[in-house]
Amino acid sequence: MAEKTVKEITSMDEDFTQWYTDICLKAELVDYSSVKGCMIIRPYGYAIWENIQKNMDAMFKATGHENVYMPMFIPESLLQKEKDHVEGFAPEVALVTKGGQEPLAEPLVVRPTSETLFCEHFSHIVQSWRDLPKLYNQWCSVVRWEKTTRPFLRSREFLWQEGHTVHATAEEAKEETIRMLNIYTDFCKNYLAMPVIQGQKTESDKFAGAEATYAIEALMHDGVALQAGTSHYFGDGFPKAFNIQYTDKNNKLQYCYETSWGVTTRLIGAFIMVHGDNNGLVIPPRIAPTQVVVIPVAMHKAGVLDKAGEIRDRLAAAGLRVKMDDSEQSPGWKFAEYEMKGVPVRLEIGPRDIENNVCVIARRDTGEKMTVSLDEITSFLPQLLDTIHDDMYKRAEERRDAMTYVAHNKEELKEITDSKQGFIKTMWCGDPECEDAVREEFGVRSRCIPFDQENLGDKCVCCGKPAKYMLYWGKQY
RNA sequence: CGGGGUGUAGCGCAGUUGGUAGCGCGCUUGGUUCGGGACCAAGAGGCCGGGCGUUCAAGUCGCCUCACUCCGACCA
Repeated sequence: MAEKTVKEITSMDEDFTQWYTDICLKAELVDYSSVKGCMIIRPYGYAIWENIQKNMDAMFKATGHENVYMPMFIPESLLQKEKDHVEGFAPEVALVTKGGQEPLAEPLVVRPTSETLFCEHFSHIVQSWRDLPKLYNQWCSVVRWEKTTRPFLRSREFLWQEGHTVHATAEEAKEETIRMLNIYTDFCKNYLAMPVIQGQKTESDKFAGAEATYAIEALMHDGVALQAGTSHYFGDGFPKAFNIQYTDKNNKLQYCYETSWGVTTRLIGAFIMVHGDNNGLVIPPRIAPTQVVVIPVAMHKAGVLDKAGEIRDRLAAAGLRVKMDDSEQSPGWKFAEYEMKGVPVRLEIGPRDIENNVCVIARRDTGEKMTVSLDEITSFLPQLLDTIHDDMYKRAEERRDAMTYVAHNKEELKEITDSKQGFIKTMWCGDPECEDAVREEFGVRSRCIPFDQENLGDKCVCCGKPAKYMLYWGKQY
């Protein structure tokens, strides 16, 4: 083992924040641009996003959603139609005031989110109960002028998808809200190998203009929480502000009920901080741009490159995303490089292996190495990738559970927040004042009221009055 | 927006009491290597973030500015 490291990554135990930044840059996911908070997503990072997009989009389509594209500019007056919504977003909008050399009659907001555009459009196209529901989604970027920025976690422009749906009834819209939250949860589990907590946001944490906001919350390696996706139920608030009405079967004019839901490139930041280790990135197999990297050893010896190429072709034909690296670098360099870049499986093939009709296979997640017959690789590797996925999920879940604590009162809350980092479960009376008090006193914020309620006692952790809910708390990104 | 830190080669850094710039990695070329970040040789690469000042002389001293970054408050 060579001591010298060329592309050193800061240890996550030493400085988690630096570790994260190192990975983003050195695994070639992103580069900084000349505009603060606007990241360049490099080919390797973008390929991950494309895989997320492709699989999630299929899940949207399978549940009846259609993709559309809305303009990136919103007239300032349109954004102002829903009162809470403007107040929520006003502090962070970017404004266009000139077109060419001419000042604009009305400034245009660069979309921070597109509720208002969708609403305006829905009001044009919805007339009758026959027009409902409309289940729309768009993949785009939005702009929010954040003060502090970090790759994937918080940037001023970021890529996302935003679903916007209108329905005839409140029940149907509520169902949609939960359906999409479930899709996000399944996606995180089945593609990102990332366990999440589903729950409802408290009043003070709701989306600007929503009646109810639901979220999935994940716990990062350092015990800090990250909101990985949201789904909002708007009721008829936006439809009333934008006059989205339809005539029902009884010829009565009714307001629609609306939802919106979104996930962003933050999902990439999330799995980096859930699965990564001190050797770098660990990409969940199902969204990895390269699932298997084939590394020929002593590649200039007779037959090695041919064999490696043949293996690559067989694996590709078996449906795996595979890459052979025949560049002029030493094998050791390549091992380290692909480990840092988080490729789930490495396949080594050298003269010794060829003689025995085997290859060496190494798992990125555990470091385990095994020798496998070349006759079996096309069945062995797909199975191994599934095993890796399952193991990654299991480890992440165990770690999260180990970092989840229970507090019954302020003393216990203090003890936990003083010495530990993670989720804290408590009972809560439902009063926002208690929420604020805990935030100020202990530095943790409410994450969500989980769907999976547990009875941890009958008193609020803060005021001691009768409790209404079990609530998750934590520090957040 | 408040508090700290950093700006010198692509990256990471050094640069003494002021004297006009150096190291490692990377890069280029040639050769030997190749089972955990190989080695040898020869090269290329710098308005020292920007401005003003002090001085015979500024990477170095002073003032101003800009950018980035970390920690808070606000947010996906």
